[in-house]
Amino acid sequence: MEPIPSEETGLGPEAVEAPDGEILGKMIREARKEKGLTLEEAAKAAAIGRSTLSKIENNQTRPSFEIIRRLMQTLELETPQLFVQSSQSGVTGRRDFTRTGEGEHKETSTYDHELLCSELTSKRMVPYISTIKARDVTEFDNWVRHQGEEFMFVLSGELILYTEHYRPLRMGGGDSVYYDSGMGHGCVSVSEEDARVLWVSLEG
Amino acid sequence: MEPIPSEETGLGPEAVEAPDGEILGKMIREARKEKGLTLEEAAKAAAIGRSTLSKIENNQTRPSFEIIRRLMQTLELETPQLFVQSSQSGVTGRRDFTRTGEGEHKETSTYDHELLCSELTSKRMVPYISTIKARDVTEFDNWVRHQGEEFMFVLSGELILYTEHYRPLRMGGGDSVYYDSGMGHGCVSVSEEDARVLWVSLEG
DNA sequence: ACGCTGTGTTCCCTATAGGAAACTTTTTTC
DNA sequence: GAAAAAAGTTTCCTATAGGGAACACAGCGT
Repeated sequence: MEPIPSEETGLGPEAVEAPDGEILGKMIREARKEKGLTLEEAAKAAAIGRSTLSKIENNQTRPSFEIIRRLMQTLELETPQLFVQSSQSGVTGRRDFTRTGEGEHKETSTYDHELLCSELTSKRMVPYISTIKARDVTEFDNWVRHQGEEFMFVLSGELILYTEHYRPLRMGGGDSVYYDSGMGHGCVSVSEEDARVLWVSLEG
Repeated sequence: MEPIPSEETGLGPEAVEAPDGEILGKMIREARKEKGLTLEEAAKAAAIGRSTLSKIENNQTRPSFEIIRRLMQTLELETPQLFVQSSQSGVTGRRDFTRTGEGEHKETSTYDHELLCSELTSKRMVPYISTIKARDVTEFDNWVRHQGEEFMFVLSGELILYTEHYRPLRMGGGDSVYYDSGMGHGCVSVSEEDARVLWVSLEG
């Protein structure tokens, strides 16, 4: 079966698909070798046939989603890796530049967000600069939570980062923190002026 | 979370069958509705059959990895979502803080890298600050390449970013760029002093 | 040389994935 | 409310995925 009928042509923006095959098998074999497993062992652990695994690694078959899932668990392959490589990186061959202050703005009561890359819609990380308005702290309660990981770098100002299960953390320019954004988190500015923070967020 | 439903069966090699069967179809249908697509439209866009899609959504089939991949692209489903169980953020419930200048250092001829998070080893993004030593530009040739995506934010100084297939880009403090790091890239400082850059790199 | 063991590949067969088209259900339109 | 159109399902058939078992091919002792 050809993944793409040769004459489907142009509806979509582009014919994103295509050049997989090769890679998937190669990755799985590498991962298996990495863990020092034989076909037999890996296949058994993943509850699939030895021959099936062999064929997959040699790209002689188009395995089912289910099979691949089991393999990924056994081989502890990072899911996104598999996908991104066997399909392309979400931003293949592209780049998007944003001048200071020219990002797309979104405002909420506490924050002012400036998206640092609006063009590449299928990118995986989301970088933005937030201006955290100075305000008086009383009790911090409204956690933000979203499945994934987040990196935060203080550009200017002073602020306190609240992270569920952790002690509040006072941060100044140049300080940074990396955390599971599934934990409740949020921050307040404690300097005279607003604090400016660079965030990079990764879903999943 | 649970790769295998606790009751269902013993961990018998077989049987692992349809743990999340339910979910997969449901998720895909939801995603399609979300985008306001009909079976016909979605199927065509993903280059699969209308009936196939219907069966997948109703969990009447065990689709191939290939098919799922196409659907994910079309429906812009975040990969990890589909693998609810195995996904789990690499840094669950953790956080790591780094004071200005206290990151772990690595030096090369052109760069001086400061890792901004050395504790969380299984994190997915890698944040670091690089000091790019001022040097005279002649011809730029030694591309850096690594499968994945990268976000770069200029903290201070002036530099020129070279990106394969693109024109060189002059950047100053506060400017940022997001690109496929699989493309060759690299930069040189063009200011008097060294340039300081914050990088966040995502493998895959 | 000879088995012997452990690794990967190939062959063969059955169950089934995937697509085209027939069919059914829902929605729209007159 | 009936006809037409659109959305979704089921049927049917062919190509093939997946697993068991036979096969190939190393090493490695003896």
